[in-house]
Amino acid sequence: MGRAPCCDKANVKKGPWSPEEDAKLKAYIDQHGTGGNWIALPQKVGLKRCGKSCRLRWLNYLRPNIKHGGFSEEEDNIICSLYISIGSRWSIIAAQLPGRTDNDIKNYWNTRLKKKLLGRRKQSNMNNMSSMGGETKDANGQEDDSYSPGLSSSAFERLQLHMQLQSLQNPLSFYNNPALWPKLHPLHEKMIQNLQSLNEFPNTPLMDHAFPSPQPVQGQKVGFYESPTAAKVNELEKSLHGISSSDNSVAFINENNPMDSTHVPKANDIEQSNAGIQASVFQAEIDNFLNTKTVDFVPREDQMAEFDCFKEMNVSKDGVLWWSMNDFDTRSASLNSWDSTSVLHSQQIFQEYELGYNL
DNA sequence: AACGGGGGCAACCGCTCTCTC
DNA sequence: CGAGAGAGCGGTTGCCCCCGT
Repeated sequence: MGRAPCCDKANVKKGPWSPEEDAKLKAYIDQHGTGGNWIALPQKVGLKRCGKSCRLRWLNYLRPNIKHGGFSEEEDNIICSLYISIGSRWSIIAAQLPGRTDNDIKNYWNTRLKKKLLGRRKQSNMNNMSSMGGETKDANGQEDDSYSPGLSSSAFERLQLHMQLQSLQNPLSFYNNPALWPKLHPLHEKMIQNLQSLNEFPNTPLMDHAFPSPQPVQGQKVGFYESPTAAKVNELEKSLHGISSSDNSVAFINENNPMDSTHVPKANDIEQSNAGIQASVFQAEIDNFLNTKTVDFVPREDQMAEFDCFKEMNVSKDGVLWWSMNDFDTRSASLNSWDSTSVLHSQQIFQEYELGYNL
């Protein structure tokens, strides 16, 4: 049997909150707390609202010490660098910015920061395009005017941004080196060779750099980021080592917000599965590469749509776990956790990126 | 002054994971 | 152990305001 039914959705109010409703909710929570049950809360407060709506209103607006607007340059940098590192994990990003909510940051990014970044890069990319001949061709060699300024050029910019960032963080990643793209089979062979050598020497420094193995700190919870190649990695890992990285993820530790840390892996599991993860991630990368149209690869807009990395630069969804390459090496995992140090590290990456693109 | 378009933001929706029964 | 509710999250929507014409 499950729990009692949720709120009566036919009888709940929607839309903007009135000051009276705000006052009621705030007064009640100030006095009684949330009681750990948002669904039951509206009834107790006397509001005709869904529990989820109350929760959202409290967290995003009524909660004490909430800051709205007026993002500082430092906050901009943190948001950018974290977005670059982990993608649109707004709750995690918000955890690094006291007083900021995920919704606020998300809105800020979508409405301003993204435009600011991409807008400033537009000119330099236009210059690049013109230096490349000014025109693009699709995979069939036909001229493609979809790169005219607008959405597609923005998508192309994001591809460049993504690739540039990947090259900063993971020199092994296949799309880090455009020169390799047409050479599908040799690279594939090379990757297989690397994979084989990885199995032979699973802890070479090179691979350690590319696929660091975060270690949990005793007494601290460790959470996971999902990988889009989740099923694939897990499957590969099972077949390679008989171990399941059940979360298909990379561990991180969030001291500031333990609520984000939902999974406590056994240190042993991580250690044992580390080599397996490395190998299978590498295998997943090969698969990814093989599944991508790469001969004379000049992505059209529809091809871009197939690339996860074009989806709003959501780099964490690329499945290669690349965000962790620098931000979360073993040392920072054990000493610094997912704290301001790693943020600063990300900021450094971001600054390098800025330099590279004349931001 | 009126109108239309665009931007910003609050709130909703839908999904996934966790928890409880 | 399975079903279903709760919690949390990211994406999307819709309203409101501002600005340009």
